[in-house]
Amino acid sequence: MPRRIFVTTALPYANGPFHIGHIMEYIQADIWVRFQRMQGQQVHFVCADDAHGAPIMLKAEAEGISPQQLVARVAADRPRYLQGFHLSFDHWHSTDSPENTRLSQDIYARLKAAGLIYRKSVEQFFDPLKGMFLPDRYVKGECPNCHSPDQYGDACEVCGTVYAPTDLIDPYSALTGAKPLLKASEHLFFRLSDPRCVAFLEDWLGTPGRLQPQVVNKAREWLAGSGAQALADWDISRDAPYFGIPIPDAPGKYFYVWLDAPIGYLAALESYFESGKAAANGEPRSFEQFLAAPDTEQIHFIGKDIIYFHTLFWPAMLRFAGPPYRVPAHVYVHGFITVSGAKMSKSRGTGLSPLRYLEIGMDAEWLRYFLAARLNGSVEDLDFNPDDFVARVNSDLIGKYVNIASRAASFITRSFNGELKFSGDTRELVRAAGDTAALVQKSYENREFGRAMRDIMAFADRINQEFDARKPWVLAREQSRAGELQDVCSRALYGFKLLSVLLTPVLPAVSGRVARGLFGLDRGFVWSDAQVLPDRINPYEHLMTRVDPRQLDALFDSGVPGAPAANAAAATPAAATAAAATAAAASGNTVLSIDEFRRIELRVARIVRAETIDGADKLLKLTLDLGTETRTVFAGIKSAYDPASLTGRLTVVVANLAPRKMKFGVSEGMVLAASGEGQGPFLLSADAGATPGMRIT
RNA sequence: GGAAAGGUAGCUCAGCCGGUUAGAGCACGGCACUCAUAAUGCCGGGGUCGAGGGUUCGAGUCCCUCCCUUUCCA
Repeated sequence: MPRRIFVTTALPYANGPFHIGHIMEYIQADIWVRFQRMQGQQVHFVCADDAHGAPIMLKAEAEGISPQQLVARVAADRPRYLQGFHLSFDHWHSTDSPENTRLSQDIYARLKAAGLIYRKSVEQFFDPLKGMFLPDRYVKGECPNCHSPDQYGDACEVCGTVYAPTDLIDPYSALTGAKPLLKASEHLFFRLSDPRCVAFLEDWLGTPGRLQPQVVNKAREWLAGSGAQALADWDISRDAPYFGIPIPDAPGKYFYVWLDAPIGYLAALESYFESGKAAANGEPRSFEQFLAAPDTEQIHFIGKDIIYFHTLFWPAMLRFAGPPYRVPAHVYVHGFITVSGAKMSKSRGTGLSPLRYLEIGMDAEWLRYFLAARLNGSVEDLDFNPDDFVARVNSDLIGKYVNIASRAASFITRSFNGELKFSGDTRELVRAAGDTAALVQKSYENREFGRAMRDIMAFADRINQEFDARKPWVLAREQSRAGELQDVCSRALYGFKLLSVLLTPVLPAVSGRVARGLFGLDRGFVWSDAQVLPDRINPYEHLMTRVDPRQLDALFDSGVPGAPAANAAAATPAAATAAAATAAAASGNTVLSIDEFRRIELRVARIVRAETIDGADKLLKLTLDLGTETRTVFAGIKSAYDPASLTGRLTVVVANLAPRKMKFGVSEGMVLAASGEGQGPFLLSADAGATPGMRIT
């Protein structure tokens, strides 16, 4: 009887493209899911875009489109990533869907019937110009602790103090700059502090094997908190205008996005069932039957930043909503990914753009393997180090693993017409393979992928050692020892088959080529193939290429489509080193392809206005006419130019540079100027006849 | 401020309930080999296991203090 597993990854917020953190989580879950499927377990792997909330509403408004349009645009981009990284989701949905509306309203009604919902008046900042209540992040002001200006309403980025928006000195609305008013409004609350919830959560958290110990500790801390740290009830409503799901019995109020986001897991599952894909995947029951069945395992993969929601609110909501809803069997938490030791954040992005990774032709399976080698079952962070990436992939995957097939297959093809033959008793061989498979199986199950990869590579080492010891290239010279040669190579190729089976969850594409191409199967590998001796092979075809370190330079290049936020992080060490590396490469012999050059959008611009800025020694504020639009650009040319002399002249601007927030405002491009040692800058200009907006090619 | 995780060779990490001379991969040096899209094998250098104290016959492994890093605080 196979396990019936419903797996999700955290829902990505639909206001932008995936970053490397998303991809890491999906790869982790995908490896686990593929491993389960290979064992014959029934897995339903779904996810969805988290579409609601004020940030999306406001972003859409700023772009002059509806939130639905914004979400649809982001969603349209998802498949490139999902397919590109071999992520085998069975279904991808959205929280802005009829299923989610129905489920959210249903769960709310049940919680209300259980006496866990109440109303309370809340005083909150209100933007009088915009006519809306302001989320904490949209109130800014001076930090009450260190007096840094322009800090967000929840915490100070300079000194780290956490506070309420009302603690800010001289608060203002980040939307309009208006002084916000304190205004009262009735909000709906979920009574998490109810003794029933607390008792249930104690029990749920304490179930052995359900959660990682560190996660239980963290959740218990919140649960057992007293005084200022006491477990608080949860404010689940927001007032209009809000992009979300309306609360049925509270006109003008919507569910807070974090209420309907996890319910989106179920909405995605329901949509998956409705689409018929579940049935195609071997599940004949209805969505509700499946959900309610006691043997259904509901498993969530999440990052450590959202433990609170997934280990307290979410199980409590499900438990007290009652059947068919069931509590999660496991919530598996992973840490963050850093790039060259620099932390990344959702708002700033990171130096490593997944889309860029794919666009420059890097192999998705390199990244899958690298991450697998680093991932374990704990919540520790993991670092993406370019040098290590190259070493790991080239040494393990190419040098050890792929090389086995490459070196052994040629003998078999040349001398034995593809036929494998083992001398002597093969039971010991198969048994040893079974032992290794069992070891690796346990590690995969526990998400100890790093350990699994170590054990797999240790096995690869043994194959290479044995191959070396028996010197098949010497045997090949002696006709009389053909049997021995065939045995050596057959054993190596069986070992290669075993390795391929064990690596299938991590390297699905390579594994597929090995199964179908080399071993001539009409299907991909399943786990039990580990203990089946192959009897023949097809001629070896190249399976995987090495990483060229120069690709890493290209990866960390800036000005990347698909990573609009990344450039803003230029102040971080990672970006700085990457930029330095790029600069170093540029001054060397690095050659730019024409495609790479075309990515840089150079245009002619007319300087409409040039102004000095109070407090800036080097910068001038330029207002540029680009033909179809006007832009503000800050240029460090004050030392060489009098603002008045610039007005009206033509120059060249990098038009697709990511906007960069500077001390004096946002710079929307870069004007080009030459400079040498102690000389310059000298602004570039265009000859007569050029007009603003012309593209430079 | 409160809390959590972690500090082991140049790098990335293994070291379970304390037990012989602290391990692996990568990198580095040397040798061997030539079957493999320069891939492999063997040998070697290199660590007072963050610091100090304690428990113990014995501690990287347990306890205390301190230092450092990272993260979380709805």
